[in-house]
Amino acid sequence: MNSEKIFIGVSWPYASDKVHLGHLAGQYIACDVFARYHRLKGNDVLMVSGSDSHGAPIVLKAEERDISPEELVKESHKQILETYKNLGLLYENYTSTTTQNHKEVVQNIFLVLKERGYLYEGTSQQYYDTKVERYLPDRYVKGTCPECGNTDARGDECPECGAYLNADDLIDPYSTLSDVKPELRDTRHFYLDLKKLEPKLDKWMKESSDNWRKWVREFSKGWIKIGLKPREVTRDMEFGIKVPVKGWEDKVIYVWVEAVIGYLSASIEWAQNINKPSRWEDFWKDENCKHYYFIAGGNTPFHTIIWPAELMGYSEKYSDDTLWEKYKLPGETKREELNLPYDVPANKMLLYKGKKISKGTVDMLTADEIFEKYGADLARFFFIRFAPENHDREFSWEDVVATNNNELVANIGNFVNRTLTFTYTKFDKSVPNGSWDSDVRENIDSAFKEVGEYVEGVKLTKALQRVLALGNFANKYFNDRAPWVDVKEDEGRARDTLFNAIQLTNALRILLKPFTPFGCKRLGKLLNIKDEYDANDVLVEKGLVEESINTWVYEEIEGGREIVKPKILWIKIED
RNA sequence: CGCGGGGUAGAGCAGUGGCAGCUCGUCAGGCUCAUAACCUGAAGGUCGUUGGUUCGAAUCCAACCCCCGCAACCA
Repeated sequence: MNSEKIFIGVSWPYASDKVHLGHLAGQYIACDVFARYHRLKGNDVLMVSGSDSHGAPIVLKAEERDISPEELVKESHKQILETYKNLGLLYENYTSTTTQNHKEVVQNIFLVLKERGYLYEGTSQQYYDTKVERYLPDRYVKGTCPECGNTDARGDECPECGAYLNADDLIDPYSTLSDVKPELRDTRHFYLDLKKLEPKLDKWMKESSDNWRKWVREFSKGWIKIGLKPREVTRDMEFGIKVPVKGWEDKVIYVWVEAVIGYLSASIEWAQNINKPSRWEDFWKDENCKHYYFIAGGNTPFHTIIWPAELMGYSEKYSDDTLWEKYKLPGETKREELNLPYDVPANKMLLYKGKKISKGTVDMLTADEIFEKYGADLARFFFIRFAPENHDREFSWEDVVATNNNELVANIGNFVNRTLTFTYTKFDKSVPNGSWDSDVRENIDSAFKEVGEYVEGVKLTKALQRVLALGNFANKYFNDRAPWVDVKEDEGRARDTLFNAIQLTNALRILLKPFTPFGCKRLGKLLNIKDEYDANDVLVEKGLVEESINTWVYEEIEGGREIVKPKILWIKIED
């Protein structure tokens, strides 16, 4: 069995707001389809993510609600887990940035980067609110826009004229936290020296980005082309991971630098959870293990520039005896470098009424809402069918309904239903004995091959289209063979037709497993399939997949098998 | 001249040098096993604009127009 190792990192949802449709379209469904496919294939999959639980917005939101940030984060985390469970989103480990383990790994990496000279101290000026005694991120300073004179401009941009600003550009600045005029104060920070890592990043990107989506590749190369700048990696704040350096106790590590380290710390935590503390090394140090990062488009530079830079800098630990001894990660035994991203299949933006989903619209577009209204399978089907893989995509509820009725129901659901009903009523509730039609067999085989290739290339929209093409073929086959005529005049021919139609039904069931797992499970019951090995079920039940069995293959349904009274798999939405 | 993506039928999209395609919608027909579902056919496009390369361009090159995202503190 030539099982592959697949690592999947999924960008960490921020633990202050609900998961919304942009998130689903961007990454959370795509990663799950990809992971489910690889598990079915018998590959060794590690998919991790967690709640990103630090940063200024959380602190401020908690204050608004008069609870502690810890409480807010705990509540959000629970809510996210509930949403994921509803939608069938499975992880080997979904954790949070609040764990002790994460803190240790982050500080370990921070210190190694510092020792290798990739972090240096510098000073910058930042507004300070003397009333609430807090440094202010740019977006919490407002004032008059120097470009257009709008008196309500934010420190990062002017919503009126669209100018991108720095907080100290503002005329008559005031703090949004207390309305006082903030003071510009010197504050020292650590900077990640991206400039120093630029040649290495440049080389790596040139050599390994050929398989990336065009826009991700060009966008990332664009950053290098302009020239990388050192980046502040600390913040003046109390809630977060402390900078592990003497005299820096009042600063925390910048969330973005910290959260991406979660990919590694969550892998380490997973290894501990399964009582094999070194198991994470199989995924991080085996050069044949491919690393995929499923993210929303906006996070691209953090995954194609900053995270690889952190990894490159950190991997120098392995060629330095002192550092290797001093900074061992939990469970670490192999003195080998960490793997860099293999692919970063970021999606573009989901638009609502022509605009990016924003604070104003997000409340009407939560993941919970689509689940409650239409169920998990349709949500999953829709956001793969219309995933914004290469450009922005417009969202409308009408399209969700149309997709359900025209594709999920009319194409797949209807074919399954007509086949099962026919079998049940005309052939005494059991699969007729018959012989394969070579066209049917060929089409099934090529569907498995092609859908698999598309998924492996993270072309999920195309993969699903290929499944629909098989559904189309199946309906046409049924029509052309007209078994409802044969059943009266040539029963043998009708038996052959239904035998083949049952095989097509079962093929669709297996092919759709990564996409619409719930309906596929119901269909399995209708076909009276029992004890079928399914790695994704094993993960749900036991929390760990230990066997490696390739189930991405077609298994014939034998003649004579009794089936269950057919029920409709997916309901047509009226109105 | 900041970086990048996109512009193809009424809508949503595929198509990287060889007869312009797919899904939905519209219209006509067929079928009655099936969730008014399924199957067949038709109408519908100066492929953003202009110029160039080529026997041949949606595709390659140049210029321009329009839409979107990003612009290093939106996590």
